[in-house]
Order: sequence, then structure tokens, then C-alpha cells
Amino acid sequence: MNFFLLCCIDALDSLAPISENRDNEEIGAIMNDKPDNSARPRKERILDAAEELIAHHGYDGVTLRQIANKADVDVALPSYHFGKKHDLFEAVFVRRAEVLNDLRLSALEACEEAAGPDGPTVEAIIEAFLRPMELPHEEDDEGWRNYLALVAYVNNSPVWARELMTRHFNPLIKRYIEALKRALPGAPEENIYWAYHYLSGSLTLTMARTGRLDILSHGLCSSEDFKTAYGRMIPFIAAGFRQICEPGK
Amino acid sequence: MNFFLLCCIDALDSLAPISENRDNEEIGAIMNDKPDNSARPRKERILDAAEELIAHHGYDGVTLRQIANKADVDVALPSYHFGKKHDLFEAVFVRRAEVLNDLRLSALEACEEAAGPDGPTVEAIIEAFLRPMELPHEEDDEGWRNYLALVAYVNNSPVWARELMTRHFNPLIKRYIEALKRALPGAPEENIYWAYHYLSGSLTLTMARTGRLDILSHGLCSSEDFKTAYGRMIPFIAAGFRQICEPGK
DNA sequence: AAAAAAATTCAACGATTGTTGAAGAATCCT
DNA sequence: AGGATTCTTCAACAATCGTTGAATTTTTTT
Repeated sequence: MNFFLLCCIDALDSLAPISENRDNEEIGAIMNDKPDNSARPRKERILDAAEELIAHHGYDGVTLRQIANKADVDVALPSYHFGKKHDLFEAVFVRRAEVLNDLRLSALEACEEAAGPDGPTVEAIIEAFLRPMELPHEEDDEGWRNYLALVAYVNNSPVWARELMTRHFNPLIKRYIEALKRALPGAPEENIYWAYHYLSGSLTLTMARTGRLDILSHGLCSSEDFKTAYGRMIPFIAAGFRQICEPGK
Repeated sequence: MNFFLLCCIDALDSLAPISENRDNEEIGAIMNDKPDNSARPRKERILDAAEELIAHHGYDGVTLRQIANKADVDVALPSYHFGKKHDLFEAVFVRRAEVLNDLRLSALEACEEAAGPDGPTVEAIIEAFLRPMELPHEEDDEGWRNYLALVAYVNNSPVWARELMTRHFNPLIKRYIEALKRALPGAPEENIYWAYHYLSGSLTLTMARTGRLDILSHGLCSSEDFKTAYGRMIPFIAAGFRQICEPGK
């Protein structure tokens, strides 16, 4: 009863002059749609909220007020911490980009080391490219899932892809391309790029998690099932690479 | 001299009470960034403008005023012809959807007829799926190119994909899936759906024309080169299908 | 040619947008 | 403890958003 009363007060406190931040947040975290907002610092909460909303509705489909509301902070706080809206978007994008690049670089180096002097196979390289994206959300890390959907949104956008994606991801991708060239000696160079393009597309749609495949297959396949998605994808893409990149064919 | 004067008047006529629409438009079409707006009826001009702008900037990234401006019509006209903004968006999406479906259906039926009693091969089916998108813009039909970019945008969006894409494209896709099942007897059914998913992703990114591949390959490949994109894609995807759908492997 | 219908323009509405400066509260440093 | 710094709130700004009703022009019909 006492507990319930406090929650109702909390729900109406939009105009009450509050000065008890910590207590208020902890109570609000219990029965709100914004989970455990009290735990993380506000600056990261804003990034989390922006990440999720932009991944689902796009940059222009989300307002700073929606972001602030989901993060349970004041409207002015995103601007204070990140400046313009576009800067907030970049901050969201950059936050996990280096983490992902590091994971991928380690995976590539590991599979190169494990391989013989001829270098790793196509399958091993593609696996090193894909598995790092599976790892972060084996436990249900919704933040990482949202980020991957955001990357899919950016990578498919004619506006953002050239700037953001190229700047942050191309250097590492070029390393992967070099490894693929070694694994496919004699391949026409442009075909390697086309094959990577198809790989990128398949991966992008997977990360977007639109749920269309679920409907089409009547529940036989699930967009949320990353493990299966990547597991099938590796031999699929590798066979495609071999088909158009091996000179004998 | 006389010609140039008329153009200047035309450029300043935003507040002049005009009643000579036809003449005015023809003159304006010569030196404006909005080409041949006088030729097509206004209702289609609005669809064209919305198509191009939404394909490039997304639904929320475009205002009705921008659309009206590009179509060279009044701000209120889109609302008069199509109602709400969302209805205009759907009108754009639907306009060419049936045309595309018809092209694909004809292509599928043709290749089924050409094949023997065992039905067409995987390559033939995928070709029938892809080539209809190449045809409309072999001549530089920018309208069709914009539409395909719009479909890519929609198909990659968690918000729109389930509703619009499913409603307008799933029926025909199911026919293609059935043909693929025939071409790949004994294949695990879910793998067919996964393979189609990868195909859909590769196609989507190709239609989006982000220009990233151009940068990555230092101009070796071009996002605008649909012919090559589809030509390489068919054997690539077909090999992938065979890899994960043929029971022997 | 007059009347009816459709197409187009104009001006304006309330709502919402991103952003800011000043005021206030919390935290840190010495 | 107290001054400096950082963080957070509040209220408000001009600009722009989608949409609409009434007026006007153009086209179609009679």
C-alpha cells in the first residue's frame, strides 16, 4: 500500500520540485518501462536510449525529447553532453565501433595464426568476420542488438553509409579483403569486392532484424536466432566466394 | 535577351498573382533543377518527387514542403491528392509494386515453361527473380532506380518491412520459394528460407546504391552498374543455395 | 455559354522541433 | 567547511512541421 502510493507520486512528479534524485530514480525503476535507469550514469543512459530509438525509427524518426524521456533525463541534457543532435548520433555510432573492430581484428589474427603458411581458408575468414557479432549478444544484451540494428540502418542508408561506415569500418575491412585475396589466389579482383558486397548485404539484413523472415517462413526461422543465421551464412557465402572467385570455374 | 528576362521573372514569381500556368511551367522547366515538370501531370510529379526524396532521406527525413517544392506544386496539393503523409508514402510504394510483381511473375512462368518436366534450375529461378529489376533501368530511368532504393529502404526497416513488404511482395515470393523447393529436392525447408534471406539481403544492399563499394574498391566496382551486380550475383547466390540446400553436402 | 466539378492556391492554425541561457543542485578539490 | 566545477533543471525561443478551410482558377459537363 505504502509502496503503491509512492509509485503513484512518482508517476505524477513531472511538475513537482524534486531534490531527491537517487531515491526517486530507484523507485521509478521498479514499475516503469525504463528498466534500471538508476544503475547507469545519465550520459550512458542517453546513449542507450538514442541507440535503441534510432535503430528502430531512424535518425529523423526520433526526437531529442523521446530520447530524453526514455533515458529518464531532462530534455536539455542530451544537448549539454553531446551538443547537436547529429553529434549525439555520432557518439552512439562510435561508442561500440572500436569494440567491434577490436573483436574482429583479434579474430582475424587468431585464425591467421592458427592456419598454416598458406593462410586461412575462406570459411575461416568469414567466420572470423561474423562470429564477433554473435558473441556480444549470446546473453541477452539488448544494447548490442540495438547497436547492430543501428549499423544495419546506417550501412543501408545512402546518406550515412559513405561517411560513417567508410570512416570507421573500411580500414579493417580492407585487411579482410587482403586475407580473402590470399585465400583465393588468381581471383579477379573486382569479383572479390562484389562477393564482399553480397556478404555485406546478407549480414546487414540479418542485423536489421525486421522480422520478415519469421512471417515468410511461418515461424520456421527467427530473425532473433543469430546463431543459426550466422551458422548457415558462413558456408553459404563461402560457396559463393568460391564460385565467382576461383579461376577454374 | 527576351528569353533571359522571362526566366528572371519566372524565378521571382513566388509572390506574383499568376494565372498563366502552362506557359510558366514550360519556361521554368528549361533552366530549373526540376526537369520537364510541365510534361507530366502534377499528381505523378508529386509521386516522383516523394519517391526520390524518401528513397534518399527516409520517410521522416523528408517534409511535405520539400516534396511539393521538388514537384513544383503548392504545399497543399499533396494533401489534397493523397490525404495524410503516410498515405502519400503508400501511394508511392504501391505504384510500381504491381508492375514489378507482374514482371517477375512473367519471368518465373517463362523459365518454368522453358525448363523440362523437372522444373528450372536454381540459377534460372534466381535469374528470373533478379533480371526484372535490371530491365526497367537499362535506359536511364531514374524513377525506377529511385523506387528500387525506396524498396531497399523499406525492406531494411524494422518498422515498415513487416507491413508493406509482406503485404505486397510475399505472395509472389512464396511462389519463388516453391519453385526453389522443386529445384532443390530433399533440402531442409528452413535452409531454403535462410538462403532466400541472404539473397534478399544482397539484393537489398545492391538496390540501395550507397556507393560504399565504389570507395572500398577504389572505383573498381560501381554501385550504379546493376548489370554487373546482378550478373555476378546469380552464380554467387546459386552456389550458396546448393551448398546449404543440397542433401549430399 | 452557363453550370458543375475538379484542381490548385493562399493563408493560417496549433503542435512540435532542436537549441539555448540563466538558474539551481550536486560533486569535487583543497 | 568553502570555493570551484560539473551536472541538471527550467522556461522559453524562433523555426518548422503536417494539415485544413475557404477562395480562386481550371477543366469538364450539360
